[in-house]
Amino acid sequence: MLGAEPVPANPPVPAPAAEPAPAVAAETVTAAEAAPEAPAVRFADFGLSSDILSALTAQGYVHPTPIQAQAIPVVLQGRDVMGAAQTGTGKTAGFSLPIIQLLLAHANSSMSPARHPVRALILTPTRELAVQVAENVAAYCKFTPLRSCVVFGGMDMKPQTITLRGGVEIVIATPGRLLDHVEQKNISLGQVQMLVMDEADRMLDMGFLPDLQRIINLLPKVRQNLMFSATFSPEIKKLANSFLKEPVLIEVARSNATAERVTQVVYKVAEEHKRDVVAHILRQRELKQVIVFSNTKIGASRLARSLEQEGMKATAIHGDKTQQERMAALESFKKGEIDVLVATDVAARGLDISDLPCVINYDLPYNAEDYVHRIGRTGRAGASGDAISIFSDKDERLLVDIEKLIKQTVKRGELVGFTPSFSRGERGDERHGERRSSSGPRRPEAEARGGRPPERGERPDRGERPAYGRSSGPAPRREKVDPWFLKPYEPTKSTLPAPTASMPSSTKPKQKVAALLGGLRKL
DNA sequence: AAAAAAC
Repeated sequence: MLGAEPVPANPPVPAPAAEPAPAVAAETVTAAEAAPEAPAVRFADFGLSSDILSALTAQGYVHPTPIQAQAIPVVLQGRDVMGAAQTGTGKTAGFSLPIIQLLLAHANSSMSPARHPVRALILTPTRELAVQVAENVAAYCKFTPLRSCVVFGGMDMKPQTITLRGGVEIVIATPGRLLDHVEQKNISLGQVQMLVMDEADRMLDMGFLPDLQRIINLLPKVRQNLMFSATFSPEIKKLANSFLKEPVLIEVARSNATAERVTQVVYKVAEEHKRDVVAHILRQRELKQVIVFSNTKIGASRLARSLEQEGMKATAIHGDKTQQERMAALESFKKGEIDVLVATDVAARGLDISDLPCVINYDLPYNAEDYVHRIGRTGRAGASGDAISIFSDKDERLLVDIEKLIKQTVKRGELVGFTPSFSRGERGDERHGERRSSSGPRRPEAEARGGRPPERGERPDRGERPAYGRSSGPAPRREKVDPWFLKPYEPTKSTLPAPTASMPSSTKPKQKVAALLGGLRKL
């Protein structure tokens, strides 16, 4: 689409005053939106069908979120949209409500043998997100004659095949499985009028570009495209440029920003103590409904297992689990049967687990943007939240990257009786030993062992703690102590620097939008 | 350096 000229969003209706604007939002919204007297918009104002409104009423929704207030009228006009919004902003309803409305308003354009040809296609990067979007869409379609279904990998093809062959207007899918169904002629995409690419940045990260390209080649040339992304990388701009036609840009809150009400703290801990530190924090704060993020699948499984061994209700979710296990884990976490969900970044984005009081990073993410996504699981919908991260020496640089990205310094929690610079490297062993015996707290259990590290299965103190995880071969030289001398965690909200304070003007949201527009024009 | 996604 050469010459695509994006148009800045100019919402016909002011943003609802009910949603308190974050401190920095004044930078991103127009004067009209920021006006304190702006009347609250209602879903009923959009001219949506009564069947849709009934579904919204049934769910207790009256007022749209800012992104819904902006996106719904624009999508109803049939425009392409480039949306910058993270999950938790009401994005899903923002695109699915007007899509449903358009499908209802326009009769089937074909004499397709299936009386219900696929007319709207929603693509998501992860299976769980697909399920979640599908649940929302189904709820909004409840009182309409429209049919929807979700297809994704890891599950038996058959039930999906039967549903697809029965005819559905709206399909929510992960790309790989969708193409599988296309090849097996279970679905035809020749009647698709609307395409949604949800979490487009994530899809690119995951290498879905070729699949996206293949899918788009199967669609009619004339169609409406909606693309949502949390970030504005050059790749995303390129994607927007090639797939969108004169897109309206909708931006809600700034990307790369940490949630306003999230209190962040980091603890520096020796690598081998991280597991005990997590257990300690969980127990000390009697935390329930916490997601603990691990960088690796193995790490997530091990951590979940050792937390279980400590008597906590914990379970892991990651890509090596079967789809059934993944869904069961999520389900029991949402139902409250599980207190701690130990997850890889499969859960960092998209999952709508609302009102989490706390998120813990067992590892700092390698990708600084994932930090924002992870801690975005808490402090949502006006609630406050805590984001606790632990990291070791070797990950110091990751913290630097993160702080650079979020443009604030994260508060360092203090470890009492713990030498923060403790390292096992070089002459660290002797130095560490000396230092601890002279200035550190006494460790009766270690002394009783003659200083040797605890064996597997050995309970170092009063039998309350289990051993470290399985480790074969000679016992590694680890010093097991300090977590029990962690200073009790104290919330430190008031001492956190205001997010705006150090934000250079060059990265202010408005200019970022301008940069995007410029980038799009050029391409 | 790792995660996710089709079989």
